[in-house]
Amino acid sequence: LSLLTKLLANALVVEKQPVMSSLPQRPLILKTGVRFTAAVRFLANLPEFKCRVKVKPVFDKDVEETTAVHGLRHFAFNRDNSKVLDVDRPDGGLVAEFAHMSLKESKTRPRGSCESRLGVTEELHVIKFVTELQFAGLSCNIEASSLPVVVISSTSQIPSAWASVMWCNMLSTSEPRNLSLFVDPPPLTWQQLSQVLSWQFLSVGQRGLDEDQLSMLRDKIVDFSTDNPDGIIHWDKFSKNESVWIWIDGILDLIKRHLVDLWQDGYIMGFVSRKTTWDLLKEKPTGTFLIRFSESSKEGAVTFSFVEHSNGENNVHAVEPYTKKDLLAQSLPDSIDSYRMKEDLTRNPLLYLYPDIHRDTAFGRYYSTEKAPITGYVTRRRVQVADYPTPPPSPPPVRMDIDPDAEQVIQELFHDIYDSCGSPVWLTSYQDTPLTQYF
Amino acid sequence: LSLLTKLLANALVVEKQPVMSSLPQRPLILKTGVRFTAAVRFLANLPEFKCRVKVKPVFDKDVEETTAVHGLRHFAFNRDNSKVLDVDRPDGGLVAEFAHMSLKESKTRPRGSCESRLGVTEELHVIKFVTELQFAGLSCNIEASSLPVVVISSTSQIPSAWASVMWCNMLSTSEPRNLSLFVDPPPLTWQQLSQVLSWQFLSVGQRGLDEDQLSMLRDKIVDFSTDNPDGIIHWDKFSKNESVWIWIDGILDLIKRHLVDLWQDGYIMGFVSRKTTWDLLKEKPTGTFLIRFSESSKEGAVTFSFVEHSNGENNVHAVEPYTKKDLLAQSLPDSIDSYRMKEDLTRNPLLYLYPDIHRDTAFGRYYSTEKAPITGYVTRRRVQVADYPTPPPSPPPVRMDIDPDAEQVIQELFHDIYDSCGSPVWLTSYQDTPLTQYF
DNA sequence: ACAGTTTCCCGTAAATGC
DNA sequence: TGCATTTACGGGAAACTG
Repeated sequence: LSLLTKLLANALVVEKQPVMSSLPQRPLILKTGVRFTAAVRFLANLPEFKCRVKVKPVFDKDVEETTAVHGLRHFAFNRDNSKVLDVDRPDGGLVAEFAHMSLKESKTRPRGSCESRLGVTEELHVIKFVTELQFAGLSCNIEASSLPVVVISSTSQIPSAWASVMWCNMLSTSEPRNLSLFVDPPPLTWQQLSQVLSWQFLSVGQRGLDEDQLSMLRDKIVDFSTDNPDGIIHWDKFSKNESVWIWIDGILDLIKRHLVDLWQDGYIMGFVSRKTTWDLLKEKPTGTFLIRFSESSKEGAVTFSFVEHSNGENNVHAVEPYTKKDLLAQSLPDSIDSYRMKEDLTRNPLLYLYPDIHRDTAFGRYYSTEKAPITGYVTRRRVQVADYPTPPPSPPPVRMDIDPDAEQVIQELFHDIYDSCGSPVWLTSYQDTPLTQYF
Repeated sequence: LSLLTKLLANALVVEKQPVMSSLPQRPLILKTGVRFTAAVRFLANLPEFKCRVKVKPVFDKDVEETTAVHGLRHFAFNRDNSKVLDVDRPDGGLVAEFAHMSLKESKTRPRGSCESRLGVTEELHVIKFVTELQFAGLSCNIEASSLPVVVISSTSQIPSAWASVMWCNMLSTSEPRNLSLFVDPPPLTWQQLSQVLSWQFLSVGQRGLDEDQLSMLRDKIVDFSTDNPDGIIHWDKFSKNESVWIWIDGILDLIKRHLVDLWQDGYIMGFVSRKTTWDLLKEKPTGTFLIRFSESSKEGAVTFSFVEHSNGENNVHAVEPYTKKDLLAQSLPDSIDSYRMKEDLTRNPLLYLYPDIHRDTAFGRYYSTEKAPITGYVTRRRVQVADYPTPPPSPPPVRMDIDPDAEQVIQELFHDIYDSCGSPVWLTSYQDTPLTQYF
């Protein structure tokens, strides 16, 4: 589960003054008490420096003076002794590695002394690495700074920390690094936000969001009621309580744990409103169904809706959502395969995945195979699997691909980010968070 | 989950010499890094002592000198500062409370220097509380010792630590406290061991083991092959790898988490051999079943066997065991209620719990009730519940009570133990371990 | 290589602070 | 009192260490 995030800053020695590069922000999430490692590379790799330069990490050096934020929490490194000398590397770099860093809060002052009152996941911190270089009779102080860091104390804070990371990322493409970002957080356009959201799904489930899915999300997120022609989204609406993000994050988690395959296959339409579901299904033959995420469940749940025509009525049924706990007990394909209505326990009412893929064509490969019976035991079956007459011929599965142009754009962005990451300071944390696996 | 275990030692001031009582051992399990509290009470409650006496906890004071064990792990208290003054109590006692104690290993010497090589859960330690009393111009040192303590570093060590605790407990009724007990652990008789085992079930599930259950266990545990007329059990056989204890502990855990009700009701025969199962069921009407613990699964699993007479044959079927994971997904009563054989999915082959209690009479009250349907959702049902013709009249449920005499003996033992526990030093740990809840 | 032991850390629950 | 944040620690797994 180790993640490698490269945070950077150039430490070019020009004359006597070190120059720090200012590059786009890609913050990191660090949890107190959890180990991470950091490394600093010196671009000026003169043999004279080797084993002579001592680098020291400093948390939030000078930040309260240089930002508009005051009353931040204070942190210190648990192992302050981790000042490590420089090391030569096979690739010719001059690198200092800090192997066992971790943070603890140092409650020096009564917090809230200066009431800027950001939520903890809105506080942006930095780790700086400082050294004093002695060279040719001159001495100069060099600093290399990490990208902004969000410090949390419990894994339950990851979703909101991640919201901050995403917001930051989007804004950093247009603005310089700003640790006070969330004092007055700039809004995003739907254009920007939809891009980050799609990334999350690409990252977690190897498939981004298509236009239909994004359009459903847009309707849910963007408030067009007031004069808001550009589809501006405000931070508070996105991230604060009962927020869309928490809902989406729950779904991402559900995909990561239980639905990667189906999501990757494109068999989960997921983001479809009830109304659209009805519109799509009502014209289809009885037994056509689609898979959607529950809009009401805050913890991430998936369900399916199916159509049934009887007595001249069009009924679209929505099944009670499956949560993480449910899917742990039985996978979604098995749940689909064994689904029955109580009126008729012999027949599976789910026949065709919208538009017209036979259930077994889509999910057959995921049905759990009967284990080889253990000697002497009668096998148990939780559910009945009714035989079904041969289905009508159906076209090969249609992948709900995302727009190729959009995919192109995303790929390019990844390259941009990757390209700007090949250097001097990076942190490694043992926490796994989706976005970073691209760096 | 807080457990209150009272460990004791008398600190009677007689002349200048404190006298320590030596009482039966009831060791405690402490995990490194996990908080526990300790309190010492002074029996000599003179007003002059109040707020004057300082008590200091010492881990393993003098133990390596006084025992045959060397090369023990060393531990220290995390918060060494926890020396607390005496406090007056509403009940008139003079008590020192140590509120936030926890242990950390201090790896002073390279372990194994003296190769006594006990397993860590076989090491017995003590915590002593020492003070120097100044009174009437005399000064004397008082020590109060805790009962033996087993120190573990991971919860995965609890089962084997618990084995040590039980073994110790049984032996302490006949022998003086001996921290070197496991250097050459004395064997137990089946008479002694069966008693402790029954306690565990009484403690976890409010019901001990009856004679039939114990007899099955005896056949499993006691090796009568060699000349062993008294049914002697050796420590290594009981506790070492692939041991019976680990198997039993898994079952205790299963009961604690998933089967308390059924166990308490006496509906789980549990410890029945396959052969006995066959003998019991073969004479009974088709559909008679009983619940037993899997003998093969090491992690604790439960299953049921049922009889079927057809074509003049007597078939006794054993169902694939249900593990913790299975029972988390569906409770045992629901699994019984929804059980089907694949040959006939409409009919539940389980009719009468041995000897002749109708399935629903025994388990009906535990079937999960349908939740009130959530608006707009079609309810899901994992399983079919077939109607069944009215069962033949059956006598009221028979509780498989344990022998009243045995119960009497157990009760008395508890009282003995309780009576000897009403005093001066006790430790509170946040870990919950079965036996201790009786103290 | 390996077994016994400890460390690491997520996720949940409880405790704490404000 | 309620909410935001931290702490606690069981449980599973990885890392350690002879």
